[in-house]
Amino acid sequence: MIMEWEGEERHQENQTQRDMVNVNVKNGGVMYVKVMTDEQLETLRNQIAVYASICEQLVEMHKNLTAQQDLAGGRLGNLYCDPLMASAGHKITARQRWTPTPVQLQILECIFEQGTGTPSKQKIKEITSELSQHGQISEMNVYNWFQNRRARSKRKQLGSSSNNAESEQETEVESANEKKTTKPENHLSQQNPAPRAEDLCFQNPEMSPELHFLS
Amino acid sequence: MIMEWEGEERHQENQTQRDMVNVNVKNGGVMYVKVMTDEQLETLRNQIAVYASICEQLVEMHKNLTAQQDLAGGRLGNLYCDPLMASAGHKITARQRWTPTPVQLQILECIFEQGTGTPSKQKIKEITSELSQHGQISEMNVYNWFQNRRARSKRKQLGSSSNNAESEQETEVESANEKKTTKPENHLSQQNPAPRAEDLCFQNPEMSPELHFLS
DNA sequence: CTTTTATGAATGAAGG
DNA sequence: CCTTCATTCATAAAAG
Repeated sequence: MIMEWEGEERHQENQTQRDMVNVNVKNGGVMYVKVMTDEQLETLRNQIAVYASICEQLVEMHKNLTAQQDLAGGRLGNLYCDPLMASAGHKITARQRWTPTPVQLQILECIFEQGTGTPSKQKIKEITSELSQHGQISEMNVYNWFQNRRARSKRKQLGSSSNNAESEQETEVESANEKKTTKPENHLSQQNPAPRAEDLCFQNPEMSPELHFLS
Repeated sequence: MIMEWEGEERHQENQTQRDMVNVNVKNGGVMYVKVMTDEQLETLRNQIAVYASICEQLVEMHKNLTAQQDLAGGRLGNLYCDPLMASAGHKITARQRWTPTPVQLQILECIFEQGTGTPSKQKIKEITSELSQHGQISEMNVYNWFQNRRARSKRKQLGSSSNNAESEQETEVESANEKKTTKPENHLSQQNPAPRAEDLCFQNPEMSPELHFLS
């Protein structure tokens, strides 16, 4: 079935408290769900990783099959790399801000998590080199990314004070209180239409039993 | 999206039993799902985004392969958090945003008027403390509010004086034509049938049938 | 219910 | 590193 979770939210509370949550499924059903443990999350993550990996392999297959595909859709990140624009006279200023492609982001995130706190100049170069295979990027971009990532991950826990229940408005009641900074950013805007399996930093590339349904 | 958790699959059955619950779905199936913390969900979402992106590319390629149609078929989905958002409806951990209560807003507006351009960290704390008397709020909310307020008031001035309406207009238009998703279901009725070249950040949430082979 | 607008939040980049 | 700013995304609220 198509993963369809819907219904009342279940913000994170005490572990003891989040036992069961009933959720309304889109078609009217009701299901009881629970909060994931880290291990489970990890498993799921791996599953997804494998899933992604499979997709990539499929992409490769397609690529081979369609050896002649142009795909040269010349999409440069979020840039309007429309040559006509330049000739149009003005507004040559395309969007100048770099936007990491999902793959790049994944790699960066991966490197970031691996603890190596300070990327160092040399490291930056390497990373940039690697990432440039998946889209335009410069060392400065990488540098900034790490800079921001670090700074923001630190400032994430700005507690939300929800003292009195006087909220006259629909302050939507205790939002999940987490200002987690992990970004789901995903402007799919890559120029490379064919990511490779190696591009993803998933730690465990092997097929896990849970994924049999994918085969 | 097409995450299919169904049937016997029991991830880590030995996990503390309480973490998993079986669920009856409307069609009689049983499914094991979990609710995650926001942080975990974010991480997961991020991962899925990558996967989704790849799928998108795959679909795109497939399209190019099977039909040399030009722009005829709309764009493939955006993603920004749609993989999970779309599937999860919008509740489980939907990103909610703070909405200032009238009182809070009034106070903020007042402070803003009083010129002190730079709220400063300490100031933020104070303000937050004060405002929390009138509803849930976090320092980040206050911080953002001032940031946005300043930026927008500034922008407004620039926009009105210089009749250089170009850039502003363009961005607005660009983001105005997309259909924010609800469900990957069939809501084919209102989608703008005319995909536009400017849709660089394609936002069409629905996955085309080409992906069915994945499920 | 659908479309538009207002605005909270995310984030790349620049300054110090 | 930290703070600030500009832009952009997404969503709550308002309009139709």
